[in-house]
Order: sequence, then C-alpha cells, then structure tokens
Amino acid sequence: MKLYNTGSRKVEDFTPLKKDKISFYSCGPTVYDKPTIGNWASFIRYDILSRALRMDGYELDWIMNITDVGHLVSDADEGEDKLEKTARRESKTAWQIAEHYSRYFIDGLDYFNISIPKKNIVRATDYIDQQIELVKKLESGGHTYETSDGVYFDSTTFADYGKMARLDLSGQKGGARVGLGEKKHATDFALWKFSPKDKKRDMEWDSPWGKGFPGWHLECSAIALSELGETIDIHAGGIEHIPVHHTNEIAQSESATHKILAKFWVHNNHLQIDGQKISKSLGNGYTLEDLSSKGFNGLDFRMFVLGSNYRNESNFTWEILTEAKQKRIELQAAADLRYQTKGKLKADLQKLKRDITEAFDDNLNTSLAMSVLNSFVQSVSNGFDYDENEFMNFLDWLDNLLGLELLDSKDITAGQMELIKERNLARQDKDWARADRIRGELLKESIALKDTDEETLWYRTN
RNA sequence: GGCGCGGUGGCCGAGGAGUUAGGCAGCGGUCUGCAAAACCGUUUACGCCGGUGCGAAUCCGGUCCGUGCCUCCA
Repeated sequence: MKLYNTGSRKVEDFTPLKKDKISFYSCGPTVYDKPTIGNWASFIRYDILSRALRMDGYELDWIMNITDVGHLVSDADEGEDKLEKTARRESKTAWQIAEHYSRYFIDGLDYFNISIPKKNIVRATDYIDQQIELVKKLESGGHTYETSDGVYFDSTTFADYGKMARLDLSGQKGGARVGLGEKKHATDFALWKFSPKDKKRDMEWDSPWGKGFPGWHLECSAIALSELGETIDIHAGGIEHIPVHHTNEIAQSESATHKILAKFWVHNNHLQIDGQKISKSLGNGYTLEDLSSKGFNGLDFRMFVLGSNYRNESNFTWEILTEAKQKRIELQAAADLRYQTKGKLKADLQKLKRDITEAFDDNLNTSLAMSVLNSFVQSVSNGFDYDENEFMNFLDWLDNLLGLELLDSKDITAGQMELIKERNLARQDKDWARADRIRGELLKESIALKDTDEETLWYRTN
C-alpha cells in the first residue's frame, strides 16, 4: 500500500516494522461535548485506513484514546478547562461529564460501524501513572523546568523540534501574539499543570511536583508508549494537530525514548458544511442526532465519507448526503441480488475486486474505488449471471473493506414473495389496479419492485 | 504578519504536460400498462494573470479565494 507520510511530505510504500502486525494510533475525542459530523468523518477515515490495511493481510493493533481529563478553553477562561466548565453548566462533576460523553462516543462508534475493538479505546485518566513516569524520565534527561503553574518541556533541548511540521521557529516568535509568561520559549509546553491553590478541581492527582493534572500532549505519548511500544507504524490524526499536538508529542516521546515515535504520520483534512468551516456560532456543528432526525443513518454518512478522499477538504450538504444514501441503497440492491434469480449479463468480479484494491492501495483513493464500484452497481441493476460462491466471497470481502453491512440484509419473507407472485398474476390479467395496490403494500414494508423483461426484482428502500 | 494545505463542468469527484475518468442532476430518444431501471445520443471543465514548452488543467512565478496552525489546546 502507498500512503502519504506527513513526515516526508511524500507518498511512500508502506512497510510494517514487524511482519504482519501493525501498530496504529489515532487521536480520539475530548469528551466534554458531542462530536460533530466533522469529528465523526475523521474517525470513519481512521476506520477505513484500518480496514484497508486488514484487506492487505495485516493484523492490526489499533489504539484510540479518549481525552477525559479537561483542557483549558481557547479564550483563557480563568484557567477553567472544557470538562470542568461543562460540568458546571450541567451541574455535574467533571468525572460524570467525561463518563457521559465517553459512553456517547462509544455508542457512536457502533452507529457508524467503526471497527475498533472496544478494549482498544483507552482513557487518559487510566494512564496517569504512565504520564507521571514519562515526565520523570524527561526531568532526569534535563528536558524540563518548573514555573509557578506547572512543569514545562524545554523545546530547545530537542534538536529536531518542529521538524515534521516544518516550523520556522524564528518566524513564530516574531508573530506570537501572547506573552511568554514564565515560559522560556514560545514553543515550550506544559507536561504537568498544578491545581489552582484556592480551588478544588474535580480532577486532580498527586505527583512528585505537586497536586495537579497532566499537560495536553502527554496522554498520547504515554498511551502509545505503554500500549504499542516506543516506535509505532502509523500515527493518525487531524490536520490541525501537525504544528502543535503532534509536534509536541514527537518532542516529548523521542526525548524520552531516543527512538522515532512513528514511522508514518497520516493526517486527514477537514470537513466543511455548506462550504464553511464547522463552528458553533454558525450553528452547523451537526451531530449524529441531526443525521437521524433527517432520516439518515450512520451508513449513509459513511457512504458520503467514502465518496471523497482524506487529504482533501470535503464539503457536506444535505443534498450530497442524500445522493450518498441513494448510492448506498443501490449498492445494497446489488448485494441483495444474491437472493434473486440470475440475469444474463456477465460481470467480472475479479477485475472489479482488483480495481477496488488498487484504488485503496493508492493512498486510500476511496472516491475512485467508489466510482468503479458504482459503475458495476449500475450495470447489474437488472440482474446478472453470477456464481454463488464467488459472489458471496466478493460481498464478504467488500463488506469488510467498506463497513456498509451489505450482508446484514435478509431475504424477503415468504409472504412478501407471495405478494410479488400475486402481483405478477394480476399483471398477466391486466388488473393494473390490483397490481399497483400490491406494489404499494410492499413499499410500505420498504420493498420496492422493478419489472425487467424476464422477471420482477426487489430492493430495499432504507 | 509568519509557516502550511487546497482551488476541476449545475453538484460530488478521479487524473495530473498531448489520448472523452466515473457518478448525480439536465436535455433528446428507445423501452414500458404504470413506475423504476437499463440502453443510445447530448452538454467539454480545470480560480485569475503571466512564463517555459511544438503543446499546460497538469511544470514555474505572481495574484485572488478558501482553509489549518502560530492562543499554557483535542
């Protein structure tokens, strides 16, 4: 497989560190609120990468973190972090908020059919000891200093600081809008933050430096290190993490281990809504519930995500999602042909499989793969001549790759089958009223019919 | 202001120096009890301005627009 590596800014051949077993880390959500469909699109893209790797025969160790220890809000809200702020708003503790939204997130993974094993989703607060250990290691290596509010990483002690992001450190200093405070350099960052002296936080822990909580970047380094080892195959995340979060992760991990943190860095671009960025003020931060209330399901959204490629900025509108839903229904209709009478048309499933594989292996060119698949779906829409085993194997393979649950669809019931027969008798008698009435009945059960020259085919409309 | 990424027809999007991507939507037709589908035909695009080529959507420069980060941030 070829993958774009942010480290080299090139598409490279992917080769695993260890044969057949890949370590894969992706940045998860901060659980102080519901993820937007933009966040979900990212998680679906990580899932697509994981499925493509499994298609190529690799076993996968995929870890995703949940950031359940709060972080400061962007506009310096008196040191109050997102979790604690939400907690106050909802009159709960930060722990309750984190638990609530963690559960919500995990339910959402099922909704979108994201294939990460539940045990591989880990919480930052379960790794406090490991995070403290990492800071100790950095301290003894001479990479830290203490200020009145925390322990900081001295970015000048890591020679390659900002290398992946290609940061121009001198330029950054010039453009800095905020004073350094007690920090020695603009790019230094907190490893451990002290609890405010006058306030009791919901979330705080003892440490050798005093009561407090871990810095923002620390959890990913500590979790990756303890779950996947010093060097991992692939680290994935959103494009916005390149300059700060991943830059700092690399600095602290590599300073501690003296090993490369990740061989491949995969960053996915953002989703826009109606051509604009997702923001609370625009009110376009749609959630999973918004999809459902408009009659869409998680698989429709997954189909939408598959239609574009992860490195491009993509645009979401309800109209485009409607198209995606339509395509998913047509694909499902093709899959449901396995229950129905064969047609005469020949189709080369092996070539189709090769073409789809090739597109996925080419830096996850999912939109190309979907257009190839779509051409097939069009061509067989009136049935085709297939070998049962070959078709089933193909569908099974495709389902594992796309995660669209194509094989979950059951055959129609004996009663529904009987209705189709009755309708065809009515058609023979030219009793059109009766034929249309039966068609209407089936449609109420989400079964639509199309009459070809030879027979009547059905497909599901949901 | 600094450092990045991107701009393809009504829409989604692939490709990436010469050869019609594909799909959706549209229009005309074949077919059809109706519907749906299918099939045939049809609409030739790469933000703008320059440059280098026999030839540029594709390379180079500039510019405009969008977007990410530079804020103790996922």
